[in-house]
Amino acid sequence: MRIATWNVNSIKARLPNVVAWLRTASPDICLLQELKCVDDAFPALEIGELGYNIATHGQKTYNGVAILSKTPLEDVRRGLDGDESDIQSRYIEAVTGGIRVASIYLPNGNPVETEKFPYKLGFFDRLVKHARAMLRHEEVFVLAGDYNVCPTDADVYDPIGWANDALCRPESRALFRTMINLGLTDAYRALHPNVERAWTFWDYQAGAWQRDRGLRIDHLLLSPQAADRLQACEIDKEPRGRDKASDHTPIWCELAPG
DNA sequence: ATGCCCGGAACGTCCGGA
Repeated sequence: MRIATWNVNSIKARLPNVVAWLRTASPDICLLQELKCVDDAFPALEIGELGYNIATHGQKTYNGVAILSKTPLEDVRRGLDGDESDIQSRYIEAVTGGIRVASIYLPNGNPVETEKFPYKLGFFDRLVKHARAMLRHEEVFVLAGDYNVCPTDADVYDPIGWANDALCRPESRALFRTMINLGLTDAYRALHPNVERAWTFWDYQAGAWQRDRGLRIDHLLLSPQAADRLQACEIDKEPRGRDKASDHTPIWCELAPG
């Protein structure tokens, strides 16, 4: 069972690249972020033709998340509890193939001196509470997506320059560590503890891709029951080098059959 | 020190991204 996550930075602008990657990589489950479209505008025919069932939680222009799966989707839930005023589409969850999966687009949080940073921390806090509740069921689950957090200095090309950025601030890292301390496994780091320069994002600006100036901000967090089955986790850099690339590239994990 | 590059909305130029 291969589970991928990819921030596509507009599903409409990225459709040819996404279809090409799904054809070759063929993940069983693919979690998408930053659709930038309403649910009715999602290219369900094109993605459905590849054999995927689809659940989306979109909105106009910004945000938007989706779950694609080769097995049927059940118990689909949209949004996180705990803030009725939050209308941004950043969370969708479903059960498929015996696994509960979530596609998450955590807020960026910059600039840190604005209300954007407390919004990020508040959203993350709601995610922590949700994860804590999920863990009580002792299920196989995967909380994956664009966390907009570099968990440690090893996950940033320039830790000093980024020290005060919302992606690297101690408050952001503390909440990521809380997820780990709850018992969740960072799939990539668990299997590659010492790999350096393992990025999932390269900015469009200043030749970041060509100079390999990246960040590791897209993560697959596994419940203990999922981590028991973890066999592999890799970043696929190929889509980032294509024409009309997203600034993020896919990361996937392989779980042994249940 | 600031912007660089993108996508969306919209048609000039700004917002959001990370």
